[in-house]
Amino acid sequence: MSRIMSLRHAILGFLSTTPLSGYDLRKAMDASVQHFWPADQAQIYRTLTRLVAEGLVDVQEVDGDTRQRKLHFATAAGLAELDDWLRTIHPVEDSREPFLIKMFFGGCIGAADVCALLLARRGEAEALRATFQGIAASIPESGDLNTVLRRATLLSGLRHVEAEILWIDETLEALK
Amino acid sequence: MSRIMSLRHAILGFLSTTPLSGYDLRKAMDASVQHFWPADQAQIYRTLTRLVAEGLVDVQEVDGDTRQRKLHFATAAGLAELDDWLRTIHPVEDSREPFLIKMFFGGCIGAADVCALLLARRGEAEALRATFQGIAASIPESGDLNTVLRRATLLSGLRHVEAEILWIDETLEALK
DNA sequence: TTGTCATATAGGACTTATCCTATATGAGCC
DNA sequence: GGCTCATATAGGATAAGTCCTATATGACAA
Repeated sequence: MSRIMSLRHAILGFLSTTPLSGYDLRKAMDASVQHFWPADQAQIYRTLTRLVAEGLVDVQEVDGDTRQRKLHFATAAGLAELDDWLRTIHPVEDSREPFLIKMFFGGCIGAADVCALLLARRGEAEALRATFQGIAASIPESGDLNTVLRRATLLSGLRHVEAEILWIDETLEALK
Repeated sequence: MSRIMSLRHAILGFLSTTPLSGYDLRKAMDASVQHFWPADQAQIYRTLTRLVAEGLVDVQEVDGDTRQRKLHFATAAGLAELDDWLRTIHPVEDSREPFLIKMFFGGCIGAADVCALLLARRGEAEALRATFQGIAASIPESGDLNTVLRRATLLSGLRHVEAEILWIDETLEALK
């Protein structure tokens, strides 16, 4: 899919501030970037292994007080790679929207059934909007750069669901 | 990636009205659904082969007046599969946004460089908006169901780039 | 003590898609 | 006659991710 391999860089991003285990990483990602980069657990471990093989990440096996785990650190090369990737201006990647395929061929099932699809999607979008609004409300509107950026990534999701809801209503109107 | 295998159904959708060759299909997709489902040529042929193996599509080798080509038809089973898929309400699939990963870790490169990324993206988004506006202007606002739906898929793209531009401006403002 | 939950890691099989390459022919041009 | 372009099909290698499964331990409760 993505020629861009962002999981690598997301991992490097997390490891740039704190050493983490694969398990920690998964939790951290689920708690922060999940809405724009859902991460598969197996994929995290595989990518981590690969990053180590490439010398961008170092491992340190810790079997101290708790059970055995592998702490991962970004190396200097890893930090350089992250910095480089962050500064590079990549072209907008094209997205795949299965729902629009359905819309496009909606003529096969008729306007009424298309409206049903739109209404179902509207419900999901509203739920998502509420979730985003809730999280956004918990992040201060201004503050340090990281806070502003964290809030911005959330607002991106929010603005897009809002647009989606408006589009659904507009389309529903056009179908009447 | 997509557990949803929409290319199969996009192909069935096209074949539901006209028999097409792989080449025709590619052209048809590039001219219509490309902005929400860019199709790889090799992938079209592979999917076509598979659909034939599954009995959802029939082939007929034509080597008449022009060079040899393979015309593909949707079978009754294919049409049933399409109809079923179109009517099924699938949950909203989660999207991956590499750009938001960059935003999230923008603290590593500083506000000024983050703004540069945002401005570059804004330029691309504006170009895309102009493209969508141009195409949308060429489709009548009302008409038969297919026209309305065709326009709706385009407007979806338009509404989302519009939202993206607004979000970029909002974020640029927050970064000042 | 037995069971189950959270922690912790990872391999295997598979899917979808991308990129590159190979092949072949008809049409039009210079 | 040779050039390139559009038509037309398709394999090979590789990437990225998903789903399922296996393993093992510490903690806590019934």
